[in-house]
Amino acid sequence: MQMKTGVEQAIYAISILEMLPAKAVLPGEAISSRLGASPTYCHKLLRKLVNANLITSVAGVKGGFKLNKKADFITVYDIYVAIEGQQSLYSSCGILHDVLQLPTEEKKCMLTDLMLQAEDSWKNILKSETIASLVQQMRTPHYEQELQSLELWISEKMVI
Amino acid sequence: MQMKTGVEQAIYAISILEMLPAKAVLPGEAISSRLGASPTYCHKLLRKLVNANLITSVAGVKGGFKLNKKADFITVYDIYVAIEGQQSLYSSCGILHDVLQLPTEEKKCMLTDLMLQAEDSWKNILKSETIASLVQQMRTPHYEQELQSLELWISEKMVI
DNA sequence: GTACTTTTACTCGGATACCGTCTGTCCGAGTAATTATGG
DNA sequence: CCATAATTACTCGGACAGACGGTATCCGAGTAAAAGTAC
Repeated sequence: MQMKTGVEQAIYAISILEMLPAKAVLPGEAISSRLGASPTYCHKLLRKLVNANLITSVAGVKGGFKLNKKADFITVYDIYVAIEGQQSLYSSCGILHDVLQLPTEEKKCMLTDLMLQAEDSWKNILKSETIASLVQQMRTPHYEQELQSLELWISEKMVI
Repeated sequence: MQMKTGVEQAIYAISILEMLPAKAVLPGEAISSRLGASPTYCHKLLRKLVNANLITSVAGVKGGFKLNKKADFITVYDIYVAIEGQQSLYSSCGILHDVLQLPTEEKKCMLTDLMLQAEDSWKNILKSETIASLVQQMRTPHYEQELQSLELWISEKMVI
């Protein structure tokens, strides 16, 4: 039970897109190389983000990806759901049914309520952080130099 | 990212042991059959619970398993850790390092704090529920009949 | 110079292979109660 | 009748096979800008 690495990749990919000037797009190849991730798999993740309407893609020459929403409206939870899906962290396999030998229609589980409660609590924290606040958090004097070189790199790789 | 089914099995296994009279033990074979789980795999889970000092095992003829602690002191979280281990739900794979091209020693991740916070919140809910309260929750008039037959079954299968 | 075609460089989406982890099985070893054996 | 040995029925713990999901790769199709071509 561990979060997939794809979620982290997706979050940083979107963070990079947040730094992109409006109307500009960034090719998928550039994104994956900057993340140090496998190009094709990163591509697949980006497509999931497109399907979730978090980013948009422009096809053809001078194509690439860009944000579809303001970064203030994209939460870490949105990205998590886009990559991992919206299934619960816990789903009962109906053991209580066997233990108590209940009639077939009854499907209660003592744990479901508790687990759902815990999950909601977890999700709420993830919903509280947006990409905008995440990037803002990165903008400290300590990373000033690195961010400048990142933005320079973006301006080189972006199109239109 | 989903909780393993083994955790649910382990929780109900311990719940059954909670109903066991003091000094009596229940053979692993009986437990697995009541859970409707594979005998050998269930056995493996029970051993994990033994290693976590939640239950104890008695070897030899008339052997079996029983609780090692009062059910009030066993939380759902304890069982989760015993089965899944105490690793975090999230561990950074160091992408920020690549994105910002940081010097080798620096290992910061923007997400770690947030994820740890969310995880703590999740864990706290799991820690708030004990096996005792879980079983108590089951003791409603609605399940009276089933619980009686379960206790009858326990008294048949237990030894000493 | 305009309209059309070709080229180019991207994304899209499916098929597929790889690999680690969870699930499940098997077997030999250890242990303790019971039973059998010998004096 | 008592002491010792064999049997029995469990747990212990490791090795290993299978299933599944996440990771990663490849390829053909679609698309749009740019370049080339024809008139």
